[in-house]
Formats: sequence, structure tokens, C-alpha cells
Amino acid sequence: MPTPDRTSLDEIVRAGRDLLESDGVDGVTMRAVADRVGVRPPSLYKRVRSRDDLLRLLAETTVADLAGRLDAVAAAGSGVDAVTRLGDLARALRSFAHERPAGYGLLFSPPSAARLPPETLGPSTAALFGVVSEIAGPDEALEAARTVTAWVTGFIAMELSGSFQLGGDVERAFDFGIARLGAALARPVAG
Amino acid sequence: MPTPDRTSLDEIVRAGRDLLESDGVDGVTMRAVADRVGVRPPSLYKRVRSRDDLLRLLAETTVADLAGRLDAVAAAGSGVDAVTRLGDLARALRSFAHERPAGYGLLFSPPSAARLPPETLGPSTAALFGVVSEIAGPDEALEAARTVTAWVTGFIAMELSGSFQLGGDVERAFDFGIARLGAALARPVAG
DNA sequence: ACCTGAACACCGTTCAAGT
DNA sequence: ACCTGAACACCGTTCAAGT
Repeated sequence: MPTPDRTSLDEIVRAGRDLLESDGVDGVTMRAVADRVGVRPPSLYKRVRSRDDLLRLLAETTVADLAGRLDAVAAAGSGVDAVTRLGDLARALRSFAHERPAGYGLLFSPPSAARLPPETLGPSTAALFGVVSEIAGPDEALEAARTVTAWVTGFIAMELSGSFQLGGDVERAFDFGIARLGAALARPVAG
Repeated sequence: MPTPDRTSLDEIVRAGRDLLESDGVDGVTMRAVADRVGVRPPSLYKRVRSRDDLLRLLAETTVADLAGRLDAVAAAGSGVDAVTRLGDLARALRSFAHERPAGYGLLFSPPSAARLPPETLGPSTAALFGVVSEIAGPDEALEAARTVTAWVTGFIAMELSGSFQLGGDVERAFDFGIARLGAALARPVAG
């Protein structure tokens, strides 16, 4: 005799997402998720292969949210110059990290097991890559994009982990970095 | 009646360090460490307050190793120009990360619980800070150091997590980043 | 067909009892 | 004074038994 469904994958993912931000990755236990959706832990395995699988699902929904945000920023900025758009994108990424630090951490410093296949991150950084290509020119687009991505993710990681302990103005350091990188990556003007 | 000591803090830390690099942070369990030093898990608590405490000890010895390495590079480079020395330091940090990725990860993307007080990382980056000050000048030393540190740690994090999936030459991207950053941070030559 | 309790193999940690 | 077995409270996960 079939039993009516008492939960759904969507509900499980939503519960996981909430726990992720409120209690960190370690707080996303099968027990805690099961409690939230009103079911016993073993039942979760009907919709999810394992805890790692659930974390991967959380990473996927997070990357989709992030890509949407960055694409919107990129679209809004058509017309303004590329270095300004680069700054807008970097700031949008940083805002996202501030709003959802645990979700951001799942994408950019994942606890090894739940790591997404690296290409999954592609969409979220496509906009960034486009602007950087425009600034640096096609020959050095890849190197320039890697430089910017390394800088912005490194900056955010330091910020989130509290590594900026020498005082000073973190906003100013961010603006400084964007300005200098923008200038440094610009392709030499063709004579 | 006293029992002769069957292990020591040193031996425990050494076992922890070995497990860290062979099995990752998650492999550093109290059981695994106890097995290695030939003792039962509860005995470890005579020398170590908790697993987190042990991880902190591992982070401390790692940061000391790293600081020694960077200081040596800085000392060896006296005389050569600052941008070259900056490259040498960045490459030394990167080599260290390649040799001991798990130890490096413990310092620069720690599993929250074992995080060192941020200022503990100071010594290891003092050399870097010095060279950057020389390049950027005192007024922007802090912002410039943050830019370089963010870039190099971000680059290494991406590399270690396999995020460079678009092909291309990672070495070239690293050299590109160093060269452009070095140029971008240089203080305008006083007229 | 989904849900559950019971069970298993792991954790970190505490503590009374041994020497 | 150090070491140990037993125990506790947690994990993730499996599975036979319920409806």
C-alpha cells in the first residue's frame, strides 16, 4: 500500500540551504535536515544518495543564484566602460559572499567531498571572463581572467576568515585592488 | 605508582603532521594518531586538550616552517630588485603549497574550528609585506600588500582545488600575474 | 512506494579503575 | 602519573519490517 509523500527533494534542499547559512556546513547533518522536513533520517535516502550528494545539490543551487546575480549586473552595465563593469562584477561577487558566506564557501573553498566538477563554476564567472577579455585583449584574456579571479576570490577568502587584522580600511583595499588590476591588465593601446 | 611515558607531545604532533599530508584533515582522527604513536585514544588527552587543539598545534608548526622558508628567500635576495624578490617570495609560497597542500590548507583555508588567531600568520607574511612596501611606498603599503596576498593565496587556492580547467599554461598565468601586479603596484616615480 | 526503528561502524570525549 | 576499557553522545548509512 503506497504511503503518501511526507516531504520532497525541494523541501530537503531548502532545509539544507537554511541550515547551511545558520549553522555552517557542519550543521548540515542528515538528522538536522530530517528534523526540519519532519521525517526520520533514513527517509532522506529516498531522495538523496548521501550527505555529500545533498551538499552538491546545495552547491548547484547556490551557483545558479550567483550566476543569475552576476549576469544581471553584467547586463545592466552595457554601455559603461569595461573597467567600471569589472568593478561592478567584483563588488557583486563580494556582496554575495557577505550575504551567504557559507554558500559562497561551499563554492570557493569546498570541504573537498562536496566539490562540484570545476566546470560547473563556469557560468558564474562567465560574465567576469567576458569583461576581462575586453580589457586585456584576446591574447592574454586567459591569464588576465585568472589574475582577476585569483585576486577577488583571495580577497574575499581573507575577508571572510578575518585575516585582515592590521586595521586600515578594507573597502579602500578592495577599491585599490580593482583600480590597479584594471589598469595593469589593460592591453597596451595599439599605436 | 608512576607509569613510564609511552609517547610525547612531539611524537603526537609528528604523527598528526604525517596523517595530515597523507590522509587530509579528516584523516587526522584521534584514533589514527593514537594508533601511530602506539597508545589508546584517551591517552592523547593527557598531552592535548582536544582534536581542535591538536589541529592548532599542527597549524603552528606549519606556520613556523613556512616563515622560515620565506625568510630564507628574502635574505637570499638582498641586492636584487624588489619586484624580482616579490616574485621569489610568491613562488616560494606556491612551492610550499605544492609540497604540503594539506598543511598549507590548514593555514589559508582552515576548517573554521582549528583556525589560528589571524595574527599568528603574521610572521610568515612579514617578508612579503616588506618587499611590497618597498615597491608601493609607505602610503599604500597596506593596500598593496593586501592586493598581493589576496592574489597569491587566491591563485594557489584555485590551483589546489583544480579550478583552472580552461587549459592554458598555469605557470604562464602565475608569471603574468606577478609581472602585472609588480608593475601596477609600483609607486609613480617622483618627478 | 515511502517510512520507520533497530542496528552497524565510525567519530570525539569522559571517567573510574588499573598499574 | 600515565594508561586503559567501558561508556556516552553524536555522526552517516543500511535494511528488514511495517503501512
